[in-house]
Amino acid sequence: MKIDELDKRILKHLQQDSKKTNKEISNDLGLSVTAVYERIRKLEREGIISKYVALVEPQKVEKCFMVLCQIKLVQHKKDFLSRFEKEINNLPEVIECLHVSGDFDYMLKVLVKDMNAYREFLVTKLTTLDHIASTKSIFTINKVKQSTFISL
Amino acid sequence: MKIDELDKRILKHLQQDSKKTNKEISNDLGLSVTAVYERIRKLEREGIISKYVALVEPQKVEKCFMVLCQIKLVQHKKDFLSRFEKEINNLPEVIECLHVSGDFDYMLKVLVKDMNAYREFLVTKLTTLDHIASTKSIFTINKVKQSTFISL
DNA sequence: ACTATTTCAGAATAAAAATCTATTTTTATT
DNA sequence: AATAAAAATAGATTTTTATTCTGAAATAGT
Repeated sequence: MKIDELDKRILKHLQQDSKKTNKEISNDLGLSVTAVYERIRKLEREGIISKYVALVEPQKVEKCFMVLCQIKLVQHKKDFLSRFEKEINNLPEVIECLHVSGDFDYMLKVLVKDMNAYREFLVTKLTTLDHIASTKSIFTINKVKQSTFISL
Repeated sequence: MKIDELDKRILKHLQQDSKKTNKEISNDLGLSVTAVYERIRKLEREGIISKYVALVEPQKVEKCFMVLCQIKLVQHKKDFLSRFEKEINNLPEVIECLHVSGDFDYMLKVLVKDMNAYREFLVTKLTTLDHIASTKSIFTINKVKQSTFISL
């Protein structure tokens, strides 16, 4: 799908604040509310907008201990990888999991309450998974920037 | 603020889909729409819900090349750090920046179109920043899991 | 240039959010 | 345990927003 400048401006608005009304957006774009409405519907239909979510402040809900965890697997057969990936998807503490190039196989982002909770997570959940050769934890000192915004 | 089970269930709903109506949520919780409405307002006022956003599908907008970039600074004086952090915040390609423990100082998540765009970003933007001692790029082979959902 | 298709505007309708009032429930205090 | 105060809830009402509908304008393809 072709995405024009107006679509980009709509996406900019909605990525910043999805509660913005069609009227507000239409004012900014100089279009009618219907035009804006139809464009948004289209962006949704095409899957360009994948979903709308509320973002929760980690500090306010006792989940401000963020750890990056580098994981090596013992083997790299497809079967091993997909088994591992499936299990990772069942761990709510794991906010993100990337299969990456380099010295290790996976980079996990883990979000828990504190160091104790992380130790508990490591011991009772992560390291009980099969085929893990090693893990290395990198602790977040400060969150400098975190965004869901894709610049278009 | 005390956050009870009902609040958690509301947050679960809205973290998954912020377009859910108060009526839908009230049906699930067995509360009135007003009760749900007031609780959501409170969660917003308290900053527990920080914002509502539309999530854009990277593949659909040509931003599916994700790179993790490990950065070491030459010095670690407060002045150097805050200068660096300020400049990072002005780079739209940088979705995330964490100050971390370990072998390097910062971990960046960079989102661009492809390898060429990344090289361009490295050469013209990132490495032109002052005080950078070294960078190491880790390329994402596959996004196994990516979520904004905090399990409560 | 003509037709088909898409995009848009404005009005009308439907749906949801926001407000208001009265009640109920909870919490704190004695 | 009894009472007062505060907070939370329900139902009705109002306001706002989303959605639908119709026709006009712009755009693309032949």
